[in-house]
Amino acid sequence: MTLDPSQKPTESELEILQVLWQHGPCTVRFVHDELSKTKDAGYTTTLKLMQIMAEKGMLSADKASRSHVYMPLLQEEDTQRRLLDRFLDTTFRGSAMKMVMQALGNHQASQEELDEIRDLLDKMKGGDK
Amino acid sequence: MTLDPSQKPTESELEILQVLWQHGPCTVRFVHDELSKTKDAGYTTTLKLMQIMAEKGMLSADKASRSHVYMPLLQEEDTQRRLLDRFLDTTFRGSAMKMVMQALGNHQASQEELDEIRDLLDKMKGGDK
DNA sequence: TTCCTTTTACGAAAATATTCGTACATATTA
DNA sequence: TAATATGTACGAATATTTTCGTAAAAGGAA
Repeated sequence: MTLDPSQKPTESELEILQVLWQHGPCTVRFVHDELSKTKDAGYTTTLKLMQIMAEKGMLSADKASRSHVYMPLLQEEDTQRRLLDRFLDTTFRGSAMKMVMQALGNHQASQEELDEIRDLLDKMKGGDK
Repeated sequence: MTLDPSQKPTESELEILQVLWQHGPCTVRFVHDELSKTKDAGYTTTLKLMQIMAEKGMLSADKASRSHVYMPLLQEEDTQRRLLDRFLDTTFRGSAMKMVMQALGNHQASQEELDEIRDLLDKMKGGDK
């Protein structure tokens, strides 16, 4: 109900948001089946979580048909950016570069992706520290 | 006591680890004073947390003098890497590149840092996707 | 020594997050 | 229609994390 854009989704809530971001508006059944691929919890657990999220204003619920259809109200990129900022602070004491280096070092990337990053780097033209 | 390297520190535990990583072995008093700069909680709260962390095997406690001196048993980089991997999965569905682009886009960097990243990029020579 | 301060020990309260049982309503189908 | 399957509502049990009150030990100062 209270649409607080600074609220931080919990781990479980984030899992649900990911399904919705990836697939668009979904029923509880669909979300639950998706989650079941990687973890196991009861159906009513997923239902309850999504109802709570709707109360919090993270999701909207279309109750027209018997199977309610939920839609994310939090934007994917916004949410990612907010979570990233917080993660950066708590885990890397705010050093984005240290994190980027770690991420690049630990994960294989395609040539296209590397080029894309280079482009971005060029556009950035290093500013103050 | 059980030294499980895959254990995930909680938010509060991570704050404490940051102080220890940054300053080396510390007393509870020191850690608490550091944390007090940005948040407020009672002294015994910090104490309790550090005792719990010692039980979990995250910290070692030197009880020689009256003020016990705590030392991190988790390595900073290891822990950061583990947390980063998890964060990447849960928040960016595993797309390191998407996260890197976001991080680069949102945070100013010095010329040296940008160059450093370019060097790393060159060494990587793009592999498979 | 006596009083005051600092510290640890310990248990439990409070806050937060997750899980599930049960009841009841609505569809589906045999 | 009767039986079964599927869905929501709701409250409460669990689990986890964070916070703190209180007591007792130890140290320092008057």
